Amino acid sequence: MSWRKEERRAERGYHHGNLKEALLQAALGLIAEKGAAGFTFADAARMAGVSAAAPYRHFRDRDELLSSIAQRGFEQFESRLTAAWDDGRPDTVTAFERVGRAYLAFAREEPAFYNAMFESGLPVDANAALQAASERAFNVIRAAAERLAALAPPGTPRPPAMMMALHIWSMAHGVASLFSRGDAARRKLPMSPDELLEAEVLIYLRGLGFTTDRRPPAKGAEPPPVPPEAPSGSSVPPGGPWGKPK
Amino acid sequence: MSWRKEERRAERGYHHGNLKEALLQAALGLIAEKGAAGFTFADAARMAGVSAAAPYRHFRDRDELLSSIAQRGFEQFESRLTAAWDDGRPDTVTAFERVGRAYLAFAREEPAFYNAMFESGLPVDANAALQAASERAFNVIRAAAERLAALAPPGTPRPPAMMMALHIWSMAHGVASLFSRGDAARRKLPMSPDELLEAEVLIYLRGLGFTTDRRPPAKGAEPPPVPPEAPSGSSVPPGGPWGKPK
DNA sequence: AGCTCATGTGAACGACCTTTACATGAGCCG
DNA sequence: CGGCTCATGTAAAGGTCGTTCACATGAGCT
Repeated sequence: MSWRKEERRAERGYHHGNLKEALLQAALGLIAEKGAAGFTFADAARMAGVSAAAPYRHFRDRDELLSSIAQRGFEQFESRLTAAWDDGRPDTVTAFERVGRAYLAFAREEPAFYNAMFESGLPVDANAALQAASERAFNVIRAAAERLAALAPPGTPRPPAMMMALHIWSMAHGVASLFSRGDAARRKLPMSPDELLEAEVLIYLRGLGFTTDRRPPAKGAEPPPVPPEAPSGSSVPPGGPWGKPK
Repeated sequence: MSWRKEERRAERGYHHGNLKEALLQAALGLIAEKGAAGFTFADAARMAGVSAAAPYRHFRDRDELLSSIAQRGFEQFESRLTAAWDDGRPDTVTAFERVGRAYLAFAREEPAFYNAMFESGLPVDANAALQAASERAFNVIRAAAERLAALAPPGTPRPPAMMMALHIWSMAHGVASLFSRGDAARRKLPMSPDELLEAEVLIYLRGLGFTTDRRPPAKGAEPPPVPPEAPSGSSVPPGGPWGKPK
């Protein structure tokens, strides 16, 4: 199966044609396998079928390749969070929790990106573009928090949206880092990371005075075009947000 | 200032006498400086004044040194959390929050340990002793959560202590990872990581039905030996747990 | 057809990790 | 005290990496 070097070269000619992209893909695979620490520039070059020096025509050094991947990761992250938020449809709380699940899903399904973004040890502010991409992703959470904060029950002081966003981010990140990745996922838990985060966010929102039970989907009925955002439910889901304690 | 090799050797003789400990200390310093990724076995050996092969008499390989440090870190972590918890004195909620602050303080003040424990990428379950030490540290949080859960207000379903512990752990870990370490700490925040976590935990506890304002310390009065644990305060601190929104 | 410049090669350097054969000397036993 | 032994150190060597440099190739423009 494995081509010898000459055959491979013969097949693609002296110039690769798309080496930059090939290197990014190779690195992504290697990071997924062995983590950002175990990934080597030389391996990526081998996998793309070029010499060890070739990558330097496309990346200043190994770190720049890594941070390119992190940046791409933040872009995909932002796009998934945005899709999950779906501009707050069908209602703010439901959409908000969907964002939380999307956070965990990303950590689970894109371990290579997540690793490069959060666990590779590269400084966020090394690259301006990287930092900007990271901020755009956070802004999705922040915008969602703004909408949520605007729904704060009357009579209570309105929580600062920025603080809410940071809180939610820290919860999602904490759960993802501790329980939803690689070996850490092997810790035995009484519930899935998704359930854990969902309960955590629900309890938190209740602590802010939100009524967090969503109305059951009306069968066959379309959701109203502009759902009346006044919380409609009564109080607490039976058994609390964590389900029935046995 | 820097001894030449022969002089150093002359001073300490052929045998170092305490190399294992010296290597651990050297590694700790190097990790604090350059992160677990940037730390090298050879550097630690140099710093201890021995050849590059000497460390292999005390550690199977570089990873074993790293995991020794992580293990030591978990032990110190446990001891600091235990001290902060102080068996729930003067009252459970106060002590609980002190544990949260201790978590952040550890991340801030012992970056080398924290790095080895949580950011070095070494699998937690590689080493049985390491895993055990990690679990002992978590058990401090868990025990505190048990006590807290026992105080759940009557009439509401009692939250599972294990879940509470996991929630608090994820919050502390999320805040520490995102905002309280190295470059990440440079993200501009509307409040300090400590305040952020404290508000987060308070809101969470309120969401569970706890009354989280502590009584003001009676001036000059000793705290009662066994504080009556029935929540004594009335409701919400003025302005909510996050202080006055401006 | 010929030029140019982006892109790839091979060789080389120094640093690191790790293994192997050998050196040293501290502690014990007679 | 003399000698043995074994834990602990050293030097040397092999393999991998990251990185640089002089040089080769050929795609695309003139």
